[in-house]
Amino acid sequence: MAGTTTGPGEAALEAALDRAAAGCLARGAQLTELRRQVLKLVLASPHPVGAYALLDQLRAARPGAAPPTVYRALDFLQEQGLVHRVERLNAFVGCAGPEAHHHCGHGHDHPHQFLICGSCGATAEICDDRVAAAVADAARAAGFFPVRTTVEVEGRCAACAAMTQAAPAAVR
Amino acid sequence: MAGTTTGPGEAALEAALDRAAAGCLARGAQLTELRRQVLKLVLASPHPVGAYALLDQLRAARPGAAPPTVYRALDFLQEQGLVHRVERLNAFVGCAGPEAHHHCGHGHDHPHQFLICGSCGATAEICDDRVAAAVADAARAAGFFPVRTTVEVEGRCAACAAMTQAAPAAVR
DNA sequence: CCCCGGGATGATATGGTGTAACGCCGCAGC
DNA sequence: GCTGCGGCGTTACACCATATCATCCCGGGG
Repeated sequence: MAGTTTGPGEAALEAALDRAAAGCLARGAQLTELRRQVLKLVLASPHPVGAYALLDQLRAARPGAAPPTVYRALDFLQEQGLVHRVERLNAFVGCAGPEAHHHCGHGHDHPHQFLICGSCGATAEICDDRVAAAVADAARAAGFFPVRTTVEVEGRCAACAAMTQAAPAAVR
Repeated sequence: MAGTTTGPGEAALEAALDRAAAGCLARGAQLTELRRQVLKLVLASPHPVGAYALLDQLRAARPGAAPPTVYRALDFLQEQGLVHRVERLNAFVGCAGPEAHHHCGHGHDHPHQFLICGSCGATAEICDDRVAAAVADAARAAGFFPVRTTVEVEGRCAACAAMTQAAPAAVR
């Protein structure tokens, strides 16, 4: 990788935004300039990002931006499956690859799970059908009709776990 | 059930509180009067209840109560496995039956899942080992070391689903 | 007896998160 | 042109959570 660790390169980012815009159009929605700006900020962040952090960054381009500005954009992007909300963090992440999930046979409202490293804050999205099926089965067994499922696992990512082994004294 | 729909009867409530107090003592902790009052309010609520709603009720008994009062009590109760936090709602529920879960072989930090009815707000806790196992497996397969897992399913409870069928016009 | 340490609580202040409500503007369709 | 609608600006507010310092109580040691 030639870029930094702060996110994808500018070119890849714009390409992803163009793909997202095309996907929105295909669903009869429009990725306006504002929504595109917010999505770009979310995708550029290596970690989940809070709404007010987005707001601060957004004000560079739009001095008049206020909370509803960013929340409305985020609502739209969530409906389009372009970003997800991480409930445990009150924060938002770009969807790893909605198109890829379409290839797996899922719609834009695809099931997903988050792995949140409590040490470094990295958050990974996975898409495990066994988990989704187990949750849906358990819900239905209780007479419940599931609509949307949140699965968030807090723990240690491989890198942080390795560091913990190398210097256990720093953690205990 | 002979009681109302607003929660368990007073006698059953006090019995549960006594059991909780005994459990705390066994773990070397103390269910003080304040904590007992907060736990009673949580258990008496048929739905997840926000911290500030608890605070309002608590002020009937403790006029000087402030946010930290109730949050500290809630932190303690969560550590003891007597209440859970529902992330999607920023609210708290009493644990269905920590003792029952102990019988199932789980500690007081037992895995659990929530079924949240988006129509009536009812929230049920289930404890499905297949779900917990599937999530843990998926996380480990990604090189992740899980510590705590949140599973929350939003949908329709059986009662609300039946009502929706009976009067679909009211929903569309 | 006094002091001291720790846990629990009281009290104040502040920061972070999310939404309601109203109005304006631009555009498509009649 | 009027109207309806979606997107956005703007103000104000409600709700959620924590930091910080002070106080009280109680049991142990000197």
